Order: sequence, then C-alpha cells, then structure tokens
Amino acid sequence: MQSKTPKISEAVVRRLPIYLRYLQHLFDMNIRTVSSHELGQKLDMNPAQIRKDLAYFGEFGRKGIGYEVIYLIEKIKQILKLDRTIRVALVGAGHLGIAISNYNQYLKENLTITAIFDTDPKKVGTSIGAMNIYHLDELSAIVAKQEIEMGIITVPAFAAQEVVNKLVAAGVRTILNFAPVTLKVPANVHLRNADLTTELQSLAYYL
Amino acid sequence: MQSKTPKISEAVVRRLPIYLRYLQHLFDMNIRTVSSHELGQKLDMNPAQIRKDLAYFGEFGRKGIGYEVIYLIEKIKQILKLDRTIRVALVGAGHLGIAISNYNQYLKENLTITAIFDTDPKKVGTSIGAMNIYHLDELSAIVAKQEIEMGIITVPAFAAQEVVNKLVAAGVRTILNFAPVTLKVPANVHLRNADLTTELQSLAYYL
DNA sequence: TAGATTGTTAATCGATTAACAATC
DNA sequence: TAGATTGTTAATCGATTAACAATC
Repeated sequence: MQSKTPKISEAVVRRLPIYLRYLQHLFDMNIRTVSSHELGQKLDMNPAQIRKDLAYFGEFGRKGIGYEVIYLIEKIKQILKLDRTIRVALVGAGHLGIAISNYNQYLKENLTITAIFDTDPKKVGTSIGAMNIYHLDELSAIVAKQEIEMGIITVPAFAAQEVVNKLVAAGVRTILNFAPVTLKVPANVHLRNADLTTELQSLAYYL
Repeated sequence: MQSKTPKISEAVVRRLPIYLRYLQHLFDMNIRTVSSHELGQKLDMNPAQIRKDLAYFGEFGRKGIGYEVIYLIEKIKQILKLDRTIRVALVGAGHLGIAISNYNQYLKENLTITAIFDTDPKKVGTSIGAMNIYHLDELSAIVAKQEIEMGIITVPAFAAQEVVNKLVAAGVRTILNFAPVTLKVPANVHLRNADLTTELQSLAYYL
C-alpha cells in the first residue's frame, strides 16, 4: 500500500479516521455500499476530496457503484496501521491523564495504553484499571519490555520537555502532547499538540 | 481592530494563542522585546509568517527593534477577546468532563467554566469545585442567566448531537466537541472538534 | 442500454515563504 | 550612520475543487 504513495499530507491522514468512524457506523446499520457523494453529505466534505484522499492509497471503489463499506473499513485500518496492536505509554497521572486512561479502556481499534508513568510516590505502584503506574525513571525499561510505540504527555507544562526527551530517548517516535507548551523534538519524531488551552483561546476569537 | 481585517483564516487565529503563550513566558522572564526571528526559532515557525499573522490586526512592532512583549500580549488578548470574562458551559460530567473542569480552575485568561450539565440523577445537584452540576433540562435557563457564550461537549458520541442542538437552541454559538462523532450545526455556529480518538488513530499512520 | 460513480487531470483557491523598501 | 527588523508585496508552494473520460 504505502509502496506507491507519493507524499501524503497530514491533512489527508487526519481525515482517514473520520471516514473510518462513519463507515463503521454504516456497517453497524447494515449498509453495505456508500458513494463519495453520500459520505460527503454526512461528513460535510467535498466528494472529490474524499475520492482523492482514498485514491492516494489505492483503487478501493467501483465506478458506477461506490465503495463497499466492509472492504473500505479494512483498507483504512491497514493504512492507519490499526490492523495490529499498538501499545501506548501515558505520562502524567493527573486528572487529564486518568481521564484518558479510563477512556482508553473503552477504545477499540487496537490502540491500547499499557503503562502509565508519574513521579508522585503516592501514585507510583498503584494502578488504573489494568494499567500500572510506574515511576518515570522506569520509562525506558518498560517501553522496551512492553514494546511501546506511542506516547501521550499529560504532565504540567514545566515538566513536558523533560518527559518528551525521555520518551524520545526510550525510542518512542510518535507522541501526542497535551501540555500547553511548544516542545522541541528531533526531526524523525512525530509530535502532535492537542492542547485544550490554545484550542479554547482560539475559539474565543469567534465569539 | 477587527474593523480593517479582511478575511482571517482559521490557521492564523489558531497560531495567536501560541504566540501569546510564549510572550507570557518571555514576560515572566523579564524580557521586554522580541523579534519575529527569535519567536520563529523558539516556536518552530517562519518569521515572515509571524509578522504577517500579526500584521492582519495592526502594526504592533517597530522596525529595527522588534515587538514590545507587554504591548503585544495586550494586543493579542484583545484580538482573541481574552480581555474580558468569557463564561463556558461544560456538558457531560464523565471522566473527561471532570478532568477538564478541574483543569479549568487553574486556567487563566478570563475563560471560565461556570456550569456543568449532565442527566445522571446521581451527579445532578452535586458540584466540582465552585461549579454546580445541573440537569441538562436546565441548560437554556442557566445559559441565559449566567450569560454563557461557549460550550464544551464531553458526552458519549450517541448523545452529542442532541446536546449540541440544545446548546445552539440556548444561543451558544461557539462550541468545542470532544465526542467522537461528526455533528451538524447551523452555519452561524462555530464548532471545533477535539476528539482524542481520531487524533490517536491518525498518529498511528506515522509509526 | 442509460444512469451512476469512480479515479484522475486540470483549474482554482488559499496559505506559506521570500524579498525588500521603509525606518527605527 | 550602519545594522536590524518590520510591514507588505510578489513568488512559490500546496491543498481543494471541478470536470470528465472510463466503466460498472
């Protein structure tokens, strides 16, 4: 699949989970086939954009018919690497970290938080659901042992750069940061910011 | 300020809080002046982009000198309407909702959650910090009474469309949605999605 | 067959970056 | 003054949308 991909923009990649989500909804409703036009209406997107996005990865539809729902779900899962288990470390067992950890237990799609890290002695050694809370000093060892590939940062802003450094040193190359600070990472690390504060502040503009 | 703005893209607006955050950091460190070049280095952005973004709203810098930190902070706050109190309603007192509500108590910048809504009789009537939890049926009345202008949705996906309908009916025009579903809103409502699931799923692509 | 819809090329639109005169 | 840096125009780059031949 990835073999014949030219350069896929992040905008395209970020739309794929939205397609996937709606396709799964269609599947649950026993709808077997869908056109880019129908998808576009439901998802508020241009049908040409949907076709173009999918066409980057292969020919998944049938002219005159549309896309077979179950087949397209399979394909998008493959593209997003959601066809295998991906283990995730979460660093920072505060309110937000705990909320995400709990949320994780309901998540499907093979993305699973397997270890939580903190530095608070009162939290280290306890657990949230099936997830143990380890000391941050154990990060590197646990990441290696559990074959963790992704990291989520939910520590306060002042601690975030140190945490991301440790994740990178431990070999984690894909990181979602909730701390309200701009972090520096090497070019081969994929860092995404998902900071609530900046989100709300930018929304205020539209009041 | 807004008077002479042509059309400001969302990309520009979303960068303003990032500038603001770093400027406040500079202020805390007693740095009085900064150039677009320095900002660009620290924030991993192109200096021309920073100058252009700011120039949409006025002439805030001085040629040969740069930008006065304290003045630019004031200006960005004005642009983002963070120079007055903005009251926010949060709907859905689950793990994520509670985490955000707690987080809110540490938030500055005049953005403040003043009411929480849920339908669970066990939660309604209790409170989180200074925020009371009301029944969803009271939404419209409380929004009017407290002059709430913004909404945050942290209910499960199946309930989100109904909640956003009620927020819109109550007059809320700016909404941040954490539920993993595409919502329909009238054109005059500004809805932003901040869904953790799609964020993580799209990141998996880069593994 | 006729109608529908894809995959893809071309056209358009918009956002980012470079360049530089103005000027502190 | 000389060096630095803005504000802004022009150039470039990239993403979205329209159009349509291919074909189910």
